[in-house]
Amino acid sequence: MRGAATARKKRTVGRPKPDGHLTIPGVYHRLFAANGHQHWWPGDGAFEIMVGAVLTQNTAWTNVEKAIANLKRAKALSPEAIVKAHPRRLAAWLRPSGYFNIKAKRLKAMCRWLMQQGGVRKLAKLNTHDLRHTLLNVHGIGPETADDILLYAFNRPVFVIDAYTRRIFARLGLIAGDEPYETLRNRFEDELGFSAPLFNEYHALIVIHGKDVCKKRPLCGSCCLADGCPSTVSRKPAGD
DNA sequence: ACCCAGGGTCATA
DNA sequence: TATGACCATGGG
Repeated sequence: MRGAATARKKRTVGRPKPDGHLTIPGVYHRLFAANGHQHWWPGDGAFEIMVGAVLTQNTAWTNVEKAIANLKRAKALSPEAIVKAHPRRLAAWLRPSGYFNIKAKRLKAMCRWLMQQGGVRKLAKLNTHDLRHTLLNVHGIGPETADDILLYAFNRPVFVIDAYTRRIFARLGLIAGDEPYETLRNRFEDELGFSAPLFNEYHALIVIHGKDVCKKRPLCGSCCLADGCPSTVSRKPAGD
């Protein structure tokens, strides 16, 4: 009895602190209360999640879905099929997800690596540190993509830092926003406590909130964090 | 017509 | 180590 049951209500269930500031755990509770379970990652099985993680790099998920549908229709959603596919042909399937030439190379590199390593089952035996290290050595897999894969395909307690995380928490005044990736990852993991189910849910909530509310141009009027956010813009009818 | 999207690599300085 | 160019489609 160490995991999930305990992780629920223990910590500073983080309302805004006396000074009106939110905390990293506090933001989670707000976002969860406002949005509920997100049941992530969209997609079936470890391999499809890994493919999605590469294809969604700097790309809207709706475009990724189309590319994955193309791969499925062509019966090409497997490491073997992708390794064997003609680069030109693979790129054509990936076209809707953008950067198709680059992503064709990256998917091939990932699938070659996957097969060399003996597949997902074999990789799942590695500890998180070693698995992360070997993932980062694959062409086209950087810190965020590696952590997406670790968290959502391998169920490891690794917190994913993405552009939404930086934007939201910078606006909240909880981070500067331009810290190195590892600095932010370590901070979130330390303040939240290592829990894969929590990290899974939290990152999903951050994405929804970043996409729908805390956009480039934020909709503070409908934000569940507005009362604790120093960047909140009050919509004023006239000038000011 | 423009801006944006769930990054990463590579070339410079 | 840090910044910039580049990759490319589809939706608002």
